[in-house]
Amino acid sequence: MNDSNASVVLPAWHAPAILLVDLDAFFASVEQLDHPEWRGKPVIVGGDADSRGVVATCSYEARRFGVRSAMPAAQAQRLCPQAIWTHGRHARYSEVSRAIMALLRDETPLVEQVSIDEAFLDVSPTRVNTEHPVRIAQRIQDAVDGLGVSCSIGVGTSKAIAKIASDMDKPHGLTVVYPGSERTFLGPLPIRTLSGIGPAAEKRLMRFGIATLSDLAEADEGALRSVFGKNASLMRRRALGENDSAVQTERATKSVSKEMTFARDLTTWDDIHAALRTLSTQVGRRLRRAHLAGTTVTVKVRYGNWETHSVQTQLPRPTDHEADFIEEVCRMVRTVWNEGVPVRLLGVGISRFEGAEPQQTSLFADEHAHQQSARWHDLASATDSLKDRFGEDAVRFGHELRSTTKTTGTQSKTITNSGEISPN
DNA sequence: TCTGGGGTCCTAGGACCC
DNA sequence: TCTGGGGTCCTAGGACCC
Repeated sequence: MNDSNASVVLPAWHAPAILLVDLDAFFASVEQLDHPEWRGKPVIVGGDADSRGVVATCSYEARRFGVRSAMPAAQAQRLCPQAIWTHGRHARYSEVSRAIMALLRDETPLVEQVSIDEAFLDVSPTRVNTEHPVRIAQRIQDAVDGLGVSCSIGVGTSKAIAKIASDMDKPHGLTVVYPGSERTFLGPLPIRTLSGIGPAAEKRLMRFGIATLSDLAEADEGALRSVFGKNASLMRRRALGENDSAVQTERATKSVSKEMTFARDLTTWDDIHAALRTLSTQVGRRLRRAHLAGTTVTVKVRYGNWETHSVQTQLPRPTDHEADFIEEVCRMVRTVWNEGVPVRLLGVGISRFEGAEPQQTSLFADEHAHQQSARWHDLASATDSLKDRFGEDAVRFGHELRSTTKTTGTQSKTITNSGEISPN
C-alpha cells in the first residue's frame, strides 16, 4: 500500500479520490527549518512549565522520549530534559502554512483546509483531469519538501479513509487505500482511529462490545443511536468506508474568542476585571480584523479546582467593539464568581454573526450615542493599526496598564478615552 | 503529572407560543 | 377549568478536533 516510486505502474483508479495532507510536527519543523542548528535534535514548541504550559508540538526526536502534544510542560521536561524549548511564533507558522495551502490550490480548487497544518483535497479523476491521484500526492509531497518541511498523505475514496491512512505512516508517509479495499483496510482497526470517536465515545462503545470498525459497521442501530445521537448512521457509513461528506472549500466563522490561563490563580475582583478588559479588547480587535459583528456574548470561568462555568447573553444589536460588551462580560462573571474564589482561567467570546459587516448605529438613536459610538470606532481603528505596526504592547489604554506585566518603554504610548495619544 | 487555546457540533431542559 | 402536544428558541455543558 505504500508507494513512493514514480516509475511504478499504478492500478487504475475509477472512483472518488480524496487526499489528506498532514504537515509533520509542523511548528517544530518550521523551527528546525529556521534554526539549522536545531535539526536532528529534540525540539519542543510550547508554554513554560512554571506557567501551566503544555506542549503544542514537538519534533520526532523529542517524541522518541515519550513527549506528546498537549502534554503538561512539566512532564515533558522530565521526560526530555535536554530538549530545546521555544515559544510558538504563530505568525511565522501561518506564513509557511499559507505558502503550502497555495501550492495545494495549484493542484485543485477543491481544497478543504481543516487547520493550520491539515487539508483535504478532492482529486477525483474526471474526463478533463485523468491524472492518477497517487501521482498528484507524490508531486505534492515533493513540493512540500521543497519548502523545507514535510508532510504525510493518505489517499482513499472518502475523507474518513484518507484521514486514517495519513496517520498510518508518519513522518513523510504516503499511504494509499485503493477502491475496493476499503472494508479490508478499515475492518480490523480500533474504533478510536475514526475521527469523531474520542475517549468518551470509545468507552461507551466498548460497553456494547464494539471494539473495531467492523464491529461498528455491524452494530445494532439502537446502540449507535445512544452513543452518536443524530450522527449514528453517518458514523456507520464512515466505518463501512462509504462516502461520508464532500470536500468543503469554504466555511464561515461562527465564533471568535480569547481565553487565558493564569500562571497563578486570580482571587480579587480588581485582577479579574483587568483580565476581562484585556480579553474583551483582544476579541474586539479580532472581530474588526475579520469584519465580523455578533450578538451573543459568552464568558467562561474555570476555578482553581478545574470546575468550569459558562454564561451567555444576547446583545441588542451586532457589534465588533468591546465597548458594547465589556459591561455585560463583567456582569456575567459576577453572576458565577464568588468573592475570593481562585480563578484559573477566563474566556470571552462573541458569536452569532448575521451580516458580515457591523451594523450602523440606528438613525433613530439619539445623537449623543451616535457620536460616542462613531468616536469609539475611529479610536478602535487607530489603535488597531498602531498595534499592527508596532506590536501588541505599542498602545495601551489607561485601564490596561494596571494588568500589564511588561511595557517596552520606548515605543509605549497611552491613548486616553477622548482619543488623544501621548507618550508614556 | 497536573492538565493551552481556538474552534465546531450536539444534547437536554426550560421558556414560550399556538 | 383543566388538559395535550408540537415547534422553536435559548442556555449550559460537554465531546471532540488540531
